[in-house]
Amino acid sequence: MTSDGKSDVAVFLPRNYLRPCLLLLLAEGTAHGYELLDQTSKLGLPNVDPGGLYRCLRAMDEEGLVDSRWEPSSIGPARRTYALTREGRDWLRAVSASLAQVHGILELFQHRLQRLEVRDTVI
Amino acid sequence: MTSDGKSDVAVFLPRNYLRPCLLLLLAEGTAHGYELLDQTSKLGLPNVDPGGLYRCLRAMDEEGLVDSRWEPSSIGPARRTYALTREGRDWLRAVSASLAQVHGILELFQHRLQRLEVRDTVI
DNA sequence: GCCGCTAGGTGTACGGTGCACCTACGGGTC
DNA sequence: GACCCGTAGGTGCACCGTACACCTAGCGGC
Repeated sequence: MTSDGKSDVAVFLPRNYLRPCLLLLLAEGTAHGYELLDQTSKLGLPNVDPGGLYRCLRAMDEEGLVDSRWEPSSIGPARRTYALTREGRDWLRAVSASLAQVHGILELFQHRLQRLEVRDTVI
Repeated sequence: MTSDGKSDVAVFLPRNYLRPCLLLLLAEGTAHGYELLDQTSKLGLPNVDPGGLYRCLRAMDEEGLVDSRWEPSSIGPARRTYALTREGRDWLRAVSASLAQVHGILELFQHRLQRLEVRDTVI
């Protein structure tokens, strides 16, 4: 929650969520960093930090989860396009299982809270 | 994911998740720290760090989200029991809304991934 | 006296995150 | 040419949550 009273989703997003998001987007198709920066917002990640995104991509490259190659562009500077590796795909599947568990944990949280609200309004 | 290949839920738990969990548990009833340490595991938080838990409780105390008072114990050292304040209850409700959004975001993630898996197995 | 359980706490290092800032290419405008 | 804007990638750094180690103290039992 921010000072202006708006509840802020970003505060409670999963830790390290950028990584799985990028892998998912790359699983849907190869892309370069600047492009991914756009697409992450459609996955629920508001205003992703470019620095963090590029760092994340490079880390995954070094770990072999993605492949990268430079490609020239006629309308601007060269871009580095990333593609998911087999290892990255395996990693994504494993992570998906963890995220599913987190999903369940959040469900439990809401359930427990809702049970309280009902009790409080009934009494 | 850990080195032994086990997918690790804790890595992808929401950021700052301890706070909402403690508030929820205190909404269900007053408790002291050592007791909360036990109950958090039933909310999906595996092996919570005692140090972090006590620090979190104290921070929420200073922010007025919880009240605390020392109570002597006949079977051991004195304990500090915590109770949710009205402000804490409001905060919990606001946070719940954010967590619900995160829940939805995770659902979208699984949906997008599943659509990929289907496409890949069909082709 | 010593151990184990209960209960609360400190110190500290690591890593993810956010913010500011920088380089470089191409195109349009003055 | 000088300038700005959009595209594209990147570094530096400070903050803070988290994890791990470690400490104090009360009580009961051997």
